Amino acid sequence: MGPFGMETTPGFPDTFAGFKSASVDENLGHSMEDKMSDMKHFLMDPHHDNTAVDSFLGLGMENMGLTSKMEEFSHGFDVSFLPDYGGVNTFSTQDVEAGLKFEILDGILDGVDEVEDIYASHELSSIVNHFPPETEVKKNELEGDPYGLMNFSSESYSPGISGSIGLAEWSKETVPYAESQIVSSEKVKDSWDTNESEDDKKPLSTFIGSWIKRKNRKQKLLNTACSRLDSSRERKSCESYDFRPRKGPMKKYIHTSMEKTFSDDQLTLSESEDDISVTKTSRTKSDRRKNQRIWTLDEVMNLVDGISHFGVGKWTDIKNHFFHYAAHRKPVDIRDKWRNLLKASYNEKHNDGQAEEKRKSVARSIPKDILHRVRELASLHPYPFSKSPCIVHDSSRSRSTSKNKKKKSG
DNA sequence: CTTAGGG
DNA sequence: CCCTAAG
Repeated sequence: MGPFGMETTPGFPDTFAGFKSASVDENLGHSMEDKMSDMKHFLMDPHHDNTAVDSFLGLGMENMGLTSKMEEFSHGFDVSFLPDYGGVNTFSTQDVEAGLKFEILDGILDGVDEVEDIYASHELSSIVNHFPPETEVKKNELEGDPYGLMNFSSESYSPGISGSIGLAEWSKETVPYAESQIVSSEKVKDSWDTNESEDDKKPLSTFIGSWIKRKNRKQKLLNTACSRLDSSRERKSCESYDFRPRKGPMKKYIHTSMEKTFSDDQLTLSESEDDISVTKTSRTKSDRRKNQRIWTLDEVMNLVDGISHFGVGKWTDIKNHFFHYAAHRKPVDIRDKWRNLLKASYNEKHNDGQAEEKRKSVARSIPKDILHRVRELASLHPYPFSKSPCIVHDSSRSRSTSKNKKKKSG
């Protein structure tokens, strides 16, 4: 028995299962375990309909096959709960489904960012070869693709998904064959750099390349969907829908620690020091923008609610009570968002009557009523801000001027 | 560990 | 978003 008893799952290829166990053993104890449990809860939750689950499973398995080193998604994915969702009823607004799919897709795309990691492991080829033939594929459609690896997306698995995201483009741009008997990392990397020219010989890389190219556009769609999903969600039912796979904190900022260790100990060579620091800065710089999700309107509203409930500064409380469904929003992020909101409200106040819809404005896409609430809260709770343009110094307004000076009542 | 402040 | 210093 493996860690998750997956070998017993009928139709699950041995190679795949073996690979899975190995990977799990390596990475056990990773911080994404809570996310996984969240995911399971989500999937088993009767609130969500089969279509979403189905498509998710399809995408998830595909993803696992392709990205062997993808920590989070490939981690403890337990297929054994698959038949358990029978008899669920639906809460399936299309928004939810779409949102879910967007999340999944985006996660996959994120994982694909680590292209080198993907190809670093040679398990890829074997996985491709042993991919479950049980996969629902209409064989007559996919003559060139015996396992339906490249083509499974729209028709076979989830009819709804092609319309919303354009996953059907996969089949358009991809590959005659998933055969890829042996995909050596060098070959793939080579074609990765030149990935426009020879799409005949290196199908997989081309496939993934085009995939990544669309990532940005899909990110937008994702955010839209999430926003709508949030809006349609009940405030009470804060089930975790956020299982978007992300890079764990595992191999983060190795350079930083290395720099400290080495520069202190030995390595008085200026050369290496310079090299390291350069590496570090560029690395972090590129990482900055990488995992950043724009705040949805609903999140902003949650934030405002949370602040009006707990007050400014209780970021952890706000996170736990208003953002416990969002694994990615750390208390610091919430505070940062509040900081930005203050700036936004400040800007809006200065603009006043003129040029409200400035595209440059920080307050763009944030409704006025939200900003109004922000301003009220800002005046209600003092925020330690050295430059603090946010504190209202307007006495022409009738009341609440005395309040904002000190909130200390006891 | 949490928050504030700066990048 | 990330990192660091300070309570």
